[in-house]
Amino acid sequence: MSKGQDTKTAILDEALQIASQVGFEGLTIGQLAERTEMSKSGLFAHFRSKEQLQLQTLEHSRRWFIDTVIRPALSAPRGEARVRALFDAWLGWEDVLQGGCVYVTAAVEYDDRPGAMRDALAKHQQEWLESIATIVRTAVDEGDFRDDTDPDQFAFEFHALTLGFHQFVRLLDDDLAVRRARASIDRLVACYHS
Amino acid sequence: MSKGQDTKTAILDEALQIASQVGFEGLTIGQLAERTEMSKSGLFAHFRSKEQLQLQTLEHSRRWFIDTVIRPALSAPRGEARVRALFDAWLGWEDVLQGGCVYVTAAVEYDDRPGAMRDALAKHQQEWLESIATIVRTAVDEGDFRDDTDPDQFAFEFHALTLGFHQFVRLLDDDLAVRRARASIDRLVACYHS
DNA sequence: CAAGTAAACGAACGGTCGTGCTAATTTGAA
DNA sequence: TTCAAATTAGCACGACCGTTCGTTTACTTG
Repeated sequence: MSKGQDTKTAILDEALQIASQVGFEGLTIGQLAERTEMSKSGLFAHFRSKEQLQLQTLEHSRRWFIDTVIRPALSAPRGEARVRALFDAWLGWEDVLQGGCVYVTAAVEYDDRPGAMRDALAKHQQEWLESIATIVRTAVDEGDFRDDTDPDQFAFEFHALTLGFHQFVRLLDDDLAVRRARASIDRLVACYHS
Repeated sequence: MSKGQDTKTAILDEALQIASQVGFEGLTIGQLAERTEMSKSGLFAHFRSKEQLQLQTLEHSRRWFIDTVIRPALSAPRGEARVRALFDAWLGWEDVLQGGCVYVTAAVEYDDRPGAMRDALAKHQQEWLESIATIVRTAVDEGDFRDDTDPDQFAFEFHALTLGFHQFVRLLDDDLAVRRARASIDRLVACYHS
């Protein structure tokens, strides 16, 4: 890897941390330069616009997400176990970033702001729901879930629970959050169980 | 009502709309002044600091929330009906503000930012969960829900569903969102039904 | 009508934002 | 070891931020 790519990766790592705390709009080039001990202009040259910095930071987080959530879950045995593994992996994902899941932050920031960020975000969101639904489908195939299970509906509720957990743990920073989330997923699974 | 209070209310109405779209940090005094056709300084005099503007905007939204969500729900008959009414009222609340529920936006903005806003927000959040739990408790008393229902757990899941709906409808702006949310609350209610 | 208060204004401050330039430095291959 | 290319730094810009100030206009009260 060339030196350029090397520092760029370091920049994006830091940018991801900042974005998770203050959002992608709050993410500032000056501050990022300070944290990476670079000059504003030197850092800026890597991206040539703030929007590019934001987009590439988002893309950077996608790789992280796949590595820490999707892939580990897929190594669990097919069926209900994999669904639960996915949920656990997501709970762990919250700990990777200091400020919690960047997608939650980003989604709120850009839901009313048309542009490339919003488009990218919507795509990621779709893919995430699709991933959940796919894993649920295998659970149906395995006979763990009822045949009339609607995988997309399950994905929606699954996703909603992660959002609820995120907000609960972040704002009320309660240990209860984990127990609440676990109880919820238990009930969700039980409800669709064959 | 004095003229001062009068314009202040008008300012807060506008501020609430802006905050729902770009957040409380994105809410800018200059822009707010422009939208209300006032001078920056004239508007600023009403609040004397940006934090005060934010706090009072938040408080303003609390009144709106009580009027459009809590109160209407409480006029529904006790029991399951009231729980459903609460959910419907919340769905309607999303339409009151151009940018969707301000609390969702605010929660994400301030979960990592200690200060008066975060404190106020956490309090509102607690009260909201408490309101849900209380209504659930009456449903248990009425015999609609099972005796072993955990009202706080129910409140958590209820709240999570509103968050899921919010994100789904805002980012994927899908008509599906309403159907998904309705189906979810149906399943939730069915699950706790006696 | 006069006096006094409340409300709104315009101009300016120091700061930070994103973004151009140009110059210096570092890197890696010939 | 040389040299072009890639990378970083320095400096400046216009725009907007929250905030302060002194002043002017609009109301209320005696």
